Amino acid sequence: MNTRPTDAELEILQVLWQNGPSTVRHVHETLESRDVGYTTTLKLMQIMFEKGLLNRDTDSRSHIYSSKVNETETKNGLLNRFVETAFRGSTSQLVMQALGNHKASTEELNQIRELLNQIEQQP
Amino acid sequence: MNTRPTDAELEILQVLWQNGPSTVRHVHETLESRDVGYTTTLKLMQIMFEKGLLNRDTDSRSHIYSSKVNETETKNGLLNRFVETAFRGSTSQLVMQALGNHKASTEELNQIRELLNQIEQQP
DNA sequence: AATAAAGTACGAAAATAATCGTATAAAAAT
DNA sequence: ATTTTTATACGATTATTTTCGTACTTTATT
Repeated sequence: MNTRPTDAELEILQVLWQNGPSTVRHVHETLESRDVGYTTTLKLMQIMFEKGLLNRDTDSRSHIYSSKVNETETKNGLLNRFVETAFRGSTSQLVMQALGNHKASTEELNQIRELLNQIEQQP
Repeated sequence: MNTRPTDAELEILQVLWQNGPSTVRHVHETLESRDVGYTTTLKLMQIMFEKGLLNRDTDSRSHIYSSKVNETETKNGLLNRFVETAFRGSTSQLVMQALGNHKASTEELNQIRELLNQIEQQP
């Protein structure tokens, strides 16, 4: 039931999370990254609907799909799984490595500092 | 060539990174998580050897396998890919969410602060 | 010496994910 | 009214990953 979305599914979810309810056509055209046929995206979204990952409104001819799963929760699930498999469960290890690689802007760094303070102040 | 390890492969790599060169038997028994037959682990490691993910020493009857890929580099690759697909490329977004969920110890938080400072001081 | 245990090799099946082609229907354009 | 465009439906195919069974060999044990 709580199966994680696959890579292709996640790409579609991202579009829906960002743009809100959309047609297949719109999602397909927003997925510039992958070079697949329209029916592939269609089929994928139909499967996602069957799985309960998406809602579907069939009132008009072009069906309108929307995400049925919460963005933050879903990302949390992915994150936990990733930390588990790639960093043997160590979140701080992940954070350190993430920060070590990429450079974030000063503003972003401050945001993170802010968050660290908040976390520390919790009982 | 630079294909990312699959989930099952990553589990095996983790064991090898942590314990160093090992026999299939040892890796297999360390993988408490998954409940698969011995020959499955064997086959997987043979494939990984063919792919160039592992080294193999066949001097003794029980072959000794070791990781051929660098731990940090590999995790970096996985991390980048993950940030890309799950957080649309925003490392800070990932870090925020990771910190928000899990609670790290005060010491870990300080480590992270330290790192933030270091990053900021770089040109 | 005979049997059991522990190992590798490897083809092939099972499971999962992703892709597409074709049929069909509705709407729009000519 | 015809033709073209734009949709969905959905079976089937391909690709990838994971799993295992069987054959064979070497080493231990009895």
